[in-house]
Amino acid sequence: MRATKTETSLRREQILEAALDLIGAEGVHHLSITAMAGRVGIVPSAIYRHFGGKDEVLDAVLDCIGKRLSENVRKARKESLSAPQRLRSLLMRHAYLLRENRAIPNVLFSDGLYAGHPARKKRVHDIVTGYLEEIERIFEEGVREGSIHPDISPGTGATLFLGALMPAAVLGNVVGIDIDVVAHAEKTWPILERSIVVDRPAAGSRIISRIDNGESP
Amino acid sequence: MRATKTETSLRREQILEAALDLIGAEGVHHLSITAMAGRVGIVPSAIYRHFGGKDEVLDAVLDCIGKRLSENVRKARKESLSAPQRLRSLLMRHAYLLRENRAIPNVLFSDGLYAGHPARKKRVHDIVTGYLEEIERIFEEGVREGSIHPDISPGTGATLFLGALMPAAVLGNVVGIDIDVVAHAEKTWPILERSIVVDRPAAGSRIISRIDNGESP
DNA sequence: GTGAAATGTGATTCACAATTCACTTTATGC
DNA sequence: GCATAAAGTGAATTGTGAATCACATTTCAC
Repeated sequence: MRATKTETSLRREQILEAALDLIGAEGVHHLSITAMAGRVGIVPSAIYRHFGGKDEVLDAVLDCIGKRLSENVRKARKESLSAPQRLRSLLMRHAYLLRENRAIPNVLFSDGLYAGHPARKKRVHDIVTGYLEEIERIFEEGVREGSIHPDISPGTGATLFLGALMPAAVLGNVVGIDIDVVAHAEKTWPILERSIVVDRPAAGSRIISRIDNGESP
Repeated sequence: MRATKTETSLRREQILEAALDLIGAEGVHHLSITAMAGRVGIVPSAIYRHFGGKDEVLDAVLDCIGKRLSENVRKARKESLSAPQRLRSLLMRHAYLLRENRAIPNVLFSDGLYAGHPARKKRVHDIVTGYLEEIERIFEEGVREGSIHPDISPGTGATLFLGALMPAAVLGNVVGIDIDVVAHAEKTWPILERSIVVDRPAAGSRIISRIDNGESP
């Protein structure tokens, strides 16, 4: 049965979505023109009516993911909360985003996408560093407003933040261990908060000093 | 020039190492019989004198990585330190291991290896869960001996621990952001420790109660 | 209605990687 | 030294997925 003719702008959406689904389910490695076409309900060669080739599809996938991530940060930054609360907000947004878009970790942390593809590798690099910088900015603001421990450098903080979500996202998706990212984020936040947030404006120094020796009788 | 005849037990080692190097540099996706052979200095078809095929090589790679990881845990567990100190020891060992074996994250967190390969996927799953369970055990011991916050479930703790290393390992390797895993681990530990270790036997409850509202002024 | 443009289709080509195989060379025990 | 088994080689085979192309169908403006 012949597929009904559909204009490119719509087909592109369908193909993109198919690609995201397939990547989410099977990883970048298993994404093939044939599989995308099958999911959309057209024949493989028809893909070339809407994309120049597989590379162009992958670029679109990357674009899409980059946009969703930065959109997420944008929303979190708009909220006029304290820095730690904005971090919490971003953590939860991130968790929901990852739950809905299982392709994201597969795309960003998989080699299949950019192996031997410097340009695309750079784009992934830019997306991730851009995201990290936004988190760093929140940390800096937190330190300035006195709500975040000054002994945490923004870079370390951002990496720490990423580490709070990554295991759940990566394990759940890539390795196939079933973890609810949102539930995990909710459990993790209080602990992360404990290591980031200044206890009381005055009491911070006591905590810092404890770390120097790490002993207690 | 013909390669010098070398007995299988040694060649297998060479091929395995070549595979690990290639995976570390380019990812699982780019590992080919031809590339391995080239690196060892033999012709592709010669690989089949020593391995049944590519799958057998990948299984060996997985075996090797699994062994190195569990060896690492074994060493850390042998040390008669407090639970937090054993965690620290494991974190640092882990960091060194990852620095020397850039293939590890690429293998464990990449789809190329086990996509459509249930048996191998299960092995990766077993390696990761086995590792997590060991970490959980250290957390349990810590809670029992009173050195680790009892409000951290072993599962959350283990995931938290993994999250302390993952960003550095994955970003450094997969995404191509240069992070020294060891330096990162050293910077991260004090912060992780702060959220895990009981401050003083008596003061813990104060910290816990603060988390309930999250306000200070 | 009609024709041009857009979209869909199936056959085909191409490149590349895994694997097999008949044959050659090397090492080693005797 | 020599027979033999182990290891190496290059050519040929096979499989797979991306990409192309000539042709068919649909849509839509006129």
